[in-house]
Amino acid sequence: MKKYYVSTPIYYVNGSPHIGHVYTTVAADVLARFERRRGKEVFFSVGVDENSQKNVEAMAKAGDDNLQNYLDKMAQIWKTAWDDLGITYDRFIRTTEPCHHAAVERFWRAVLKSGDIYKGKYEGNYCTGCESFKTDSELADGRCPLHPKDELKAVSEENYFFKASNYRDELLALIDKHPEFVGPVARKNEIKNYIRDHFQDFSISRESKNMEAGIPVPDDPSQKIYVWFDALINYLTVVGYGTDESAFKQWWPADLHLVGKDIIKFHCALWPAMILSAAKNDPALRTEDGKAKLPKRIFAHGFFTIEGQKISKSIGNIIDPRDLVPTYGFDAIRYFLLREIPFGEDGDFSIDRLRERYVHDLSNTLGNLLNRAIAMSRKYFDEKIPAAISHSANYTFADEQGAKELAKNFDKNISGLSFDSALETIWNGIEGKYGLLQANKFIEDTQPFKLIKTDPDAVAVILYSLLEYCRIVAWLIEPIMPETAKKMITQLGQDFEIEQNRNREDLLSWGGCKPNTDLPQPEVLFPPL
RNA sequence: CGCGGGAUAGAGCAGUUGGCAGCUCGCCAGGCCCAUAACCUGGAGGUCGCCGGUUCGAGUCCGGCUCCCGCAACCA
Repeated sequence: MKKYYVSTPIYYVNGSPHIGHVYTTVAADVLARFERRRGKEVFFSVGVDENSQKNVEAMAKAGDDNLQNYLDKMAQIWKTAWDDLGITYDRFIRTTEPCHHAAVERFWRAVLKSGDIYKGKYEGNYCTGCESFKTDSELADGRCPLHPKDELKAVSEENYFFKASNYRDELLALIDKHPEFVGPVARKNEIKNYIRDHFQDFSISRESKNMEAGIPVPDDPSQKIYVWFDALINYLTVVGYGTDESAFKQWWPADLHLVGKDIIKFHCALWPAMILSAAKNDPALRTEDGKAKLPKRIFAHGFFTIEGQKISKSIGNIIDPRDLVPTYGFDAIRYFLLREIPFGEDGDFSIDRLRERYVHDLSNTLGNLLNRAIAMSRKYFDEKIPAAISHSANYTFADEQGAKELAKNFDKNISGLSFDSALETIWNGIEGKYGLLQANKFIEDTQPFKLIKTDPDAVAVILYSLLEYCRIVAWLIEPIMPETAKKMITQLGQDFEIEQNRNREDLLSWGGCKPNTDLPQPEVLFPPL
């Protein structure tokens, strides 16, 4: 069985999850559900980054003074949020877990053995905003371009450094050879420029006396490991690095790291460089022919504004998705996030747009189609799925061929992370065919509500094809709107729990609706707001 | 020359490999009655930010310019 390992970033716990975190996590959840449905064995990891000094600051702000208590409380909040929203993660990692510390230590020693860690007295400029040192070439007018208002601190500290510069050429070659390694293309170009012009040795430790959080450097407790160096290793920890050799062998490398566009440098440059280094002295990180096992793909989504303004606590437009669930349902929010904003691009989240999508796409187009198809079947065929005797093309919507084309197109788009295109195709069809809009039009064209008086056999064909089409749509959109799919299948007179055990190819084959099955009284999928 | 994104119909957006400008909403006029005041048809509405170049042909490729936005306090 093929495996699929997808990860989200681990988030800082300096607040509760908001709609931005949900965006990344939902996208990963959709992919996990999609690949499971396709028969792959899936590992989907989420988690929290607990070794950051930012958490210490957040704790102080929250009026707490015991770091462990604070971290425990926050981890619970985050885990509960994903549980409440039905995120189907397989592992929720906290980077304070002992197994992670063990993994980080093992990794550090491998990099050390490769000769890529050296201790250097750093005398230079430290930007508190960035939490990192700045080289002269990175400065603008003697200031950090990201934090021009902050005075740079002249710091003199003994730190360990990672010889990232050793891997510059290898990384550039890797990206050229595997263009899919970084996506979307705009980000790939950005990363190439970054590696070529700015990718230098990283300071990967801080003096412990200044750090409450963090993992100590092996054999040197006076230093603590830089939070990014530790955080990235979580992707290994969750699949058993250092604790479960066979699990690790099965799952690593990751098929996809999903990240926000703000952290691509760490994921697309530092992280693979770290692995290239560690792999030299850790066989678990190599293939049999000695090549480093790097993640297969890293994809950065864009950011969205809320009502045209950036997400900001001081503006007060932070949205906890759970506040929207009672009104719209989580499926509609999932649909909206993925349909509205092309994945990888920036976008805007607005309640008006959400309502518009809810009313038009979900309620009027999808919900209404299912409802009218079922209502007519019940009315004209004794509350059952009609038996289609003939198969006149004039009276058949979609059919075997259409279902196949739709599924093929959908799968291609989801695999390519083009969620918006995948959904657009379901609604608008392929070249004006097989879409939900066309299905509603098909009813107008064939007028089953009139035809029933003269040609009931034709109406049976029409309605059967519509019900069957709805069934197939339900299984296609199921990874994105699981609750809706379940309701649709149930309304079509089938037992969702039983059906979902069938393999996807069967589910998507024409003919899954059995004639003469009782159709229950339909319930409105998306009630008026 | 800090990095990156964007400018396409009234609004919000799509336009992979250059080949007659698309989608949703909104608006106007009709139709229908199976359905969630839902559905369908037709219509109005764009010199694709500006200037130049390559080409038989450019929203799309190249060069330049203008304006907007994000990263610098919280913040994916």
